[in-house]
Amino acid sequence: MIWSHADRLRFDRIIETLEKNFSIEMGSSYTPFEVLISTILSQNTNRDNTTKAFERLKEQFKITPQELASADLEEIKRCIKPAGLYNAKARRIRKVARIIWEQYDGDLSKILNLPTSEARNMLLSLPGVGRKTADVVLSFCTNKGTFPVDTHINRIAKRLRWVEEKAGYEEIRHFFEDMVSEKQRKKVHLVLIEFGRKVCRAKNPHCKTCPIREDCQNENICQ
DNA sequence: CTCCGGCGAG
DNA sequence: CTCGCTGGAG
Repeated sequence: MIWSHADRLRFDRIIETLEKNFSIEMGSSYTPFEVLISTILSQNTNRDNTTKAFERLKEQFKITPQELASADLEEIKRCIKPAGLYNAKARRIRKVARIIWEQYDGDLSKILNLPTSEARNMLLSLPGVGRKTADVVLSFCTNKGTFPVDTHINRIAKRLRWVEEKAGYEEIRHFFEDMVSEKQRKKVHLVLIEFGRKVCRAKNPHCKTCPIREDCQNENICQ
C-alpha cells in the first residue's frame, strides 16, 4: 500500500485527536520481568482479569526469575486463575522463569540489551512468548521499541483503512513502525488501546460520539 | 485450524 | 443462562 502525504497528515491528525480525548498513564515502575509475566497473563484476557491475576501472583511470590523458577506449579495456577487459560500460562511462566534464571543469570536485560531484532528473536524463543508479547516487552522496556499489535490495534487499523482487511501481524506492525517514531510508539499504542476499548469497540462501537468520525472512512460500522 | 478458561455484560 | 473478550502452541 502506498502512502501519500495526505494519508500521513490524516494519520497524524487522528492520533493527535485521540491523544486529546484519551488520557493514559505511562507510569509503571515495572521491571522488565514483571512486564513479561503480566503480558503472558494478559494473553486472551481482559484487563481486569489480568490485573487481578497479577496482583494475586505478586502476593504469593516475588515476581523474579529466581523465585518463580522454583515455585509450586499448582500454587501458580491458583494465583493466576482469574486470567483464565491458567494451566498453560502457569507452565509457561515457570518455564520462562527457569530459562531466564539458568541461561541469562536471572537477568532479562541481557536479552533486551541486544540489537532489536536479535532481542526480539530471543524473546520469541521463550515458551508462551509470541509476537505480541515480545513486542510489548520491547516497546515498554527499551527505547528501541517495536509496535505491538493486539486485537484492538488490528481492528482499528482495518476499520480506518490504514491496512488492508487481510493484513497480517507483521504487515500491521511495520505500518505503525513506519508511521510512528520510536519514542512515540508506547504512547500511541496505549492511546489506540484506550480508543479501542472505550469507543472503537469490537461490538457496538460508539461511532455517534467518536472523536474521529470525520476522519473514518468506514461507513458500515455505525448502528 | 483447534484448544485452552475465568469473568462480566447482556 | 450464553457468549465475546483476547494470543500462543501443537
